[in-house]
Amino acid sequence: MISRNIWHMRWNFLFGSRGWMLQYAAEVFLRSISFRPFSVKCDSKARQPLENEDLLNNLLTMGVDIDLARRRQPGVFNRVVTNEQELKLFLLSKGASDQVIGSIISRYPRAITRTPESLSQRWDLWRKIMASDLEIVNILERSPESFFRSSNNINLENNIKFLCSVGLTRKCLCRLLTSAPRTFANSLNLNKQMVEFLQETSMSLGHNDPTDFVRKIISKNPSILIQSTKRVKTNIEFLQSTFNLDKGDLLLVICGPGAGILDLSNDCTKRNYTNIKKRLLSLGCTEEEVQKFVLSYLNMIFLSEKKFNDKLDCLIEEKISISQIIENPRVLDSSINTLKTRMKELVHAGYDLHTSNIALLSWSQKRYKAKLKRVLEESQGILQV
DNA sequence: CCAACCGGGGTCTGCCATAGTA
DNA sequence: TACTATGGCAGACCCCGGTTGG
Repeated sequence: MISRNIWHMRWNFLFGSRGWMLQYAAEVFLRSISFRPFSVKCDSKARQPLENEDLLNNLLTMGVDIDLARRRQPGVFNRVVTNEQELKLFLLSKGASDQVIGSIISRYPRAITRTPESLSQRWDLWRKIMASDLEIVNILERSPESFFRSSNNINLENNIKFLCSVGLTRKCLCRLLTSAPRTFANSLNLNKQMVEFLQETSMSLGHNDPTDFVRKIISKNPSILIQSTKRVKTNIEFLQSTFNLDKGDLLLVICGPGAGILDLSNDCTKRNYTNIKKRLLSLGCTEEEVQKFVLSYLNMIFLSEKKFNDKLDCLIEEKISISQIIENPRVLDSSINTLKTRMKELVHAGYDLHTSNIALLSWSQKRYKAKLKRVLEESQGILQV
């Protein structure tokens, strides 16, 4: 606001009030012709002349992508009072660069409607979890909406209290804020609903310590609180019915290896699993084998149809049999790039992928390199003899 | 020394719809 | 009635290494 007044003063100084009006009229005209160069009619309804010119100028000098911002939250541009300068100073004081600030406002314009007091309070609450300002700046750069979408600091405070009361450690809260910052912008009620849903689920499955179950599942899957209970519920049902798990096994799966896939959109889960099944059946696997295979490494349900098929294709191209793949589900963990590079290197080194173990395709880089070296040495030894 | 087994770490926003509100 | 606050959705892996047991 301060600088907007300065703008006013400058304009008035330079042009006087009449000059300002001329300038304004000229700008409106220029804008109209630059938006619609071949249009004779000027659609005054589509272009609100009341949009705050100073705000636009401020945002422009701050490197904000005005078009993007206007598309995201048009209402912000009709406000009489905005705090873009204060926001900028605030974020600068926390160590954000000009570029980051411009990007934040472009992507979440409503940020400029927050007051400095509210921002500072909110920041301090986040700092109760994060050790440094810089970490928060990084989160804001990634996900401005999480911080700015709500100005309800009481709710934020209650959320923190609530999550502590669930028994989450400091480290876990930190991970939650880093990887699922939206959790903290959720209403307390929404978070409670998910926690209660998870507790009820665990109880109905015969868990004797629901609180511990919730702790475990959240630390396994920090994003779970930003999913809808409908989504999580459907995925749990999917796991249960697809793999015919009894209560105990289902519990182990959803707070263990299956925790991550509870986040998948319901269509996605089904689509990806259906594809895996279809593909494996066509390659001669039995239904039972498919089930066992997927359950032995649930993460593969993350793989889109294209990615799963591409990986399978590139393995099969190198004469690796489906039974080898089934025995080593982890090879699907590696990127296609890694698979291709390694298979090429191994074949070149004289390693027979068809008869030898393929587990090394998914080893860590360090272990794989060491193994490749041994393979090379061995084949050279044979050549020398 | 070597590999099997297994768990962990990073990471997940940007958009739309709508009830509520001034 | 324009605007805000909030809920919900789609989309979708890859890599590392500790421990254990031969």
